[in-house]
Amino acid sequence: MSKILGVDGNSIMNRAFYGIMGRNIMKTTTGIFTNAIYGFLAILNKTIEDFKPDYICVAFDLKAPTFRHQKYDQYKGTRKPMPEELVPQMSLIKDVLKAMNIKIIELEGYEADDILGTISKMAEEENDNNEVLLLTGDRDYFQLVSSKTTARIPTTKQGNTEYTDYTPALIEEKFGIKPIQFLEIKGLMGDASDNIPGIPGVGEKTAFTLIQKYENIDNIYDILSKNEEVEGIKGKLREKIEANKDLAYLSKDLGTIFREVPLNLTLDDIKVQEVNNDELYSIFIKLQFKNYIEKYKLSAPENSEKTENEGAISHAYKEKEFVETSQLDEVLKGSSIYYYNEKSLAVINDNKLFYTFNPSNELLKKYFETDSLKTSYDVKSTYISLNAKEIIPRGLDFDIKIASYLLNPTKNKYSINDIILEELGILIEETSKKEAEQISFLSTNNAESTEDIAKEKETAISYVKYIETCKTILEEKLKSEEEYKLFHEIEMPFRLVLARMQIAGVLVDKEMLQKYQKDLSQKVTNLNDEIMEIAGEPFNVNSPKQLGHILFEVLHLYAPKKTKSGYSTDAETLEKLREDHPIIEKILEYRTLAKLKSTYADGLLPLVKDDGRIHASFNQTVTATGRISCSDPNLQNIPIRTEIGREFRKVFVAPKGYKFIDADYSQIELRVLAHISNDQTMINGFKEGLDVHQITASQVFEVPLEEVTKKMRSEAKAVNFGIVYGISDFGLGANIGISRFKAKTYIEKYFLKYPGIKAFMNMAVEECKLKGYSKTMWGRKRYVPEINAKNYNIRQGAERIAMNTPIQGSAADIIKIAMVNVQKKLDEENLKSKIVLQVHDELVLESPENEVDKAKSILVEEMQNVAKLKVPLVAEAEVGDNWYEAH
DNA sequence: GTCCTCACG
DNA sequence: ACGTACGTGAGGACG
Repeated sequence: MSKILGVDGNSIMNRAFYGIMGRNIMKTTTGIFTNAIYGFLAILNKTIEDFKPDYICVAFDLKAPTFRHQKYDQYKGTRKPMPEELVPQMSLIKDVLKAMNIKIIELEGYEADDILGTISKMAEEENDNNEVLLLTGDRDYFQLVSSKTTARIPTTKQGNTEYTDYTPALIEEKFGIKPIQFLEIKGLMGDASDNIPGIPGVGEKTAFTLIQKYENIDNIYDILSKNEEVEGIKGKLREKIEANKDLAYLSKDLGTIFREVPLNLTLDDIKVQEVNNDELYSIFIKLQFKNYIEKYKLSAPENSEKTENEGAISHAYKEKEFVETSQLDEVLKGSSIYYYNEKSLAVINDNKLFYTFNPSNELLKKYFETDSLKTSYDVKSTYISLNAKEIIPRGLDFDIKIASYLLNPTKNKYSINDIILEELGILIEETSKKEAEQISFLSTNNAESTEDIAKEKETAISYVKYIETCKTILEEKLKSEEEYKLFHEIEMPFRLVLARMQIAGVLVDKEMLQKYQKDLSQKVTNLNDEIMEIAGEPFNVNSPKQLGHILFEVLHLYAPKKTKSGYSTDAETLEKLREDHPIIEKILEYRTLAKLKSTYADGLLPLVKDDGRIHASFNQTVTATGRISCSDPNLQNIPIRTEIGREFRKVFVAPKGYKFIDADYSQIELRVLAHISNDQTMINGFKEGLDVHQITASQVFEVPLEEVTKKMRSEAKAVNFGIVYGISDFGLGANIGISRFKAKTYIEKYFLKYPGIKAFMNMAVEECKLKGYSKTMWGRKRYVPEINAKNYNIRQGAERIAMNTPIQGSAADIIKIAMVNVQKKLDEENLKSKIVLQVHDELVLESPENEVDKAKSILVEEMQNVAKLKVPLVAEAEVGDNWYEAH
């Protein structure tokens, strides 16, 4: 028994092209489009992994003058041409397949489906136990499905590829007909994409109904000829069917896959073989498919020089010669590039190169404690690790990680190797985990062999050289994108503010936290017992699947909403069921407390370090809009909205003799919106210090200001939020629980009141469509390729992004500038106050009691004076012993 | 690894 | 006919 995999190359390339195209237009740094190739390989690999074929081939269409349906060419003639980004990828995928030693079959005059039809027939006849899998995006293949042949169709769902294997049983279940009957369907309804006419007036519905009832076209005409009255075929429909008999048979014929292609091969010719390492490596290098090199465990060809390989694809990188020196002094003047880790310091400056293994503290001091300008990768790490050695580096001027992020903030990784690949086209293989462990083991034992030292030196030197070239390129790009000022004056200084925040950390009352943990643990256990009791059987409340089963199948509650994989059990859904069953309230309470326990008690405790403080990571290269993010732990989502959760803020404390000063911006995003939209009504509202939500409510609900109720104000607040998010009637409706139609009238009235905002929204979208990116007030860019997507939903999503990014991003710019200025002022005044937390529109200082007044006014002043906008920027500060009190 | 849920601005 | 608010990170379940 053998397994045979046949792939429709054209069809899968098309699928892959559109699948990945919607999200990101993927290409190499040298400008080769690769999205379809990448996607094709992902689909192929997955299929090979779970089908494990013994034989494999990929068929491609090859039109020719002697097309088999030549006389009907008119019907095939008007297919859409291939998109221009896809054309060159077709020949590249063939190169990849050749390097993988996968047989490519193409034959003049035949399409891929004919070839695979022939292969499957061949395989079916060769051995009764053969299994054939045809991988395609095309439903035409259903006619080939049999007990031995399955058609696999990949579909994209929320960016993930899923596969459906069409067996005869599944086809019967889904369509109510046998696979071969798809030919009869073709005869009746034709196929618009292939220009097969079918009977005019007969569509999908009619065709399936008739074939389910009468099995085939022959029967239909037979019955029509014998009967006056035929069920399901009456009036106009009967006339059309009777008048187009020839067309029906022609269409069926046109739709039939030809399974007698003279291929001149046997199964042996398509036997699975090992890939050709050297060829595949070199083409993956060309395509910059780092992932696949790792996945296939390819290695650089032995006989070819590494540099030669790199040279072939590297357009930007020219290896420079440096004179090595053992004197640090020789690289100290002027600007330099460094590469630093615990074991190495490599510095280049002009044509000089300095390297030292295990740099001493004196040496590090000598290099880093000068004002000479320095470039590297991830200077925040440098700052933090040197700080542990009581060295305060200066002149950290250019960070290629930040530069790369600014140029494209939507990537999810900014590793040094990724940047080098992107900017220089040079692929550096990651050190495997084992190797990394080995290295760290060696370094802790301080017993490096000379080979290890030599290797370490070589690595550091090549990195420092790469960093230099990357810097030149990135600096140029930042300037031409008009982002250099933002980079140099905001992001780089901000980087060090973050480093210092992270070093400072925030003090936690560990005992109080442990007490919360214990209390919560007790309450969660009790609630769990009560829930089991009510349910009458044990289950895991944390499992949405099990919970759904209990609520909706055992207790038969009405299930208002579903997710992809079952019943929805989120708080919103449960809230609606609160009245229906006493278990609901318990579950909601359980959820709240279990969340607090797991995320905030259990989660935070192990991250309290020996100094009693949590030193979370504040990340500068994560968000698409320019905000920072926070992790390990995330201190930007500590509860506040409910009292029980808010209690947690009491564990974040100022040390004895210190206070927290907490300042937050009032309505920063709406103020930014007022400014950039130049909407006079909103500007005046803010200038006069009015309540914007109240004004909005008065307008939307058409009542005088003084008659605005609490509910009106809160709904109007939701509208204001919605506006910032890039409003849709559906979204607003869902949020405040009204119909989308009602929501629509709210929005219309809103825009009537604030015409400038409406104009801004339109402009934001138009400009993004035109330029391909959204921009903040300080020139931060976010590319939004989906803005021109054909898919309605993807495009709509992109439009919301285009509306939201300038607002959220400009607000992010503002607080970043504020933090840089606050830090600068604190330093200038020699204050001991430290910034310890940032939560998007909120800053927390830890301040010695005798500095509080001074620090507080610095904080508020610097926050408010970031920029002169058309509306005032307002920040309000409070002082307290812990975060709960201060905010 | 992905989904669901939920915490924040 | 379709399926939607913008931006994050973390924990637990499940395959």
